Amino acid sequence: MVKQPKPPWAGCPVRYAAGIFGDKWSFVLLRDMLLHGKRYYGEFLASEEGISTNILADRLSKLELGGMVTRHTDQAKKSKICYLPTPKARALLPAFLHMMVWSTVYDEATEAPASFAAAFRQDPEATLAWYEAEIDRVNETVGQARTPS
Amino acid sequence: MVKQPKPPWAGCPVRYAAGIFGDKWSFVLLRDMLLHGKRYYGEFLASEEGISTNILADRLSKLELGGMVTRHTDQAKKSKICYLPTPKARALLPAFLHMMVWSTVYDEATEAPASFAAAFRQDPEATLAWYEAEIDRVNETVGQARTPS
DNA sequence: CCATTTAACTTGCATTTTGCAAGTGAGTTG
DNA sequence: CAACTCACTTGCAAAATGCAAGTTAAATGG
Repeated sequence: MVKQPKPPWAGCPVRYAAGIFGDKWSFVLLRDMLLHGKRYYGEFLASEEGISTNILADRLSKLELGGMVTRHTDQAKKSKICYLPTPKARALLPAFLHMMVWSTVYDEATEAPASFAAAFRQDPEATLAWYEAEIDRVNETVGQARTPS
Repeated sequence: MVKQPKPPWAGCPVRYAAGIFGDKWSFVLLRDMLLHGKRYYGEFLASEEGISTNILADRLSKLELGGMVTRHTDQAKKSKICYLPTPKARALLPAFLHMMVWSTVYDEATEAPASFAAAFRQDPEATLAWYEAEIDRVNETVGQARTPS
């Protein structure tokens, strides 16, 4: 074994990151999970960007292979599948938040409220903690069987 | 004018970022410019990832359209074209550095020295300043006409 | 000078990926 | 138990990518 014919996109930190979420749909799915509290196939499908079903299935399985999500059958409704972000995915939050601040500066059509960038600049740790807590909150919501209505 | 048929990938901060550098080759080109001091077509082409010439030309023009690079003819050799990162591209450095630290944690085949993540964690501002200074240094090198040998 | 080389692309074409629409099949609900 | 929800899969046309081979303009060497 002298050399791998197709080396995985690893080694270089930027290349590794690009290999795992370096395409627009993976970006959007990570956003939906980390920032918008989405956990289900149907929720991802409903995002305004309009991902198609085959691409969604493909990206979810790639994110799973990359250790970014785990698949669970929903407790309350066993036909639903719950996608939970792993610690590895959550650890991307600081990079994402910096990237979002960057976008609010350079996208003249940004829809992000100015308060976001202001809050992050004033206290990045607190902003990060807020998003982390949100993720935990959502995870608990989907984790426990919901009371039947 | 009720609605744009093909709205640009703007508005949402994550979507905006994905629209500008949300593909693996743009990632790699930004790395080469911001972190490896590359400024010329031939240098980008020589990166170990092996980008092909048509894709390289395409991505460079998209990065230019996105305001990430400016094209200049080299002073010392007018057949060479120098691609300089704009302030907008440089402003991505904090996000990139966080992303790189993330990769060093989760890529078990990482080639980044442990000293990088250690230095960044101990003093992020100083690490950022070091990379900024490097970019300035390279820019000055290519900016001034080199003395003929 | 003028042939050769360097540098930055462009073009053509085969392969791969994407996007869209229409299934499918395992639960769940009334 | 029929209709429905949910999470996919399949087929196919269109777009993006990868590879090899030009092309053009400017240096360089003899």
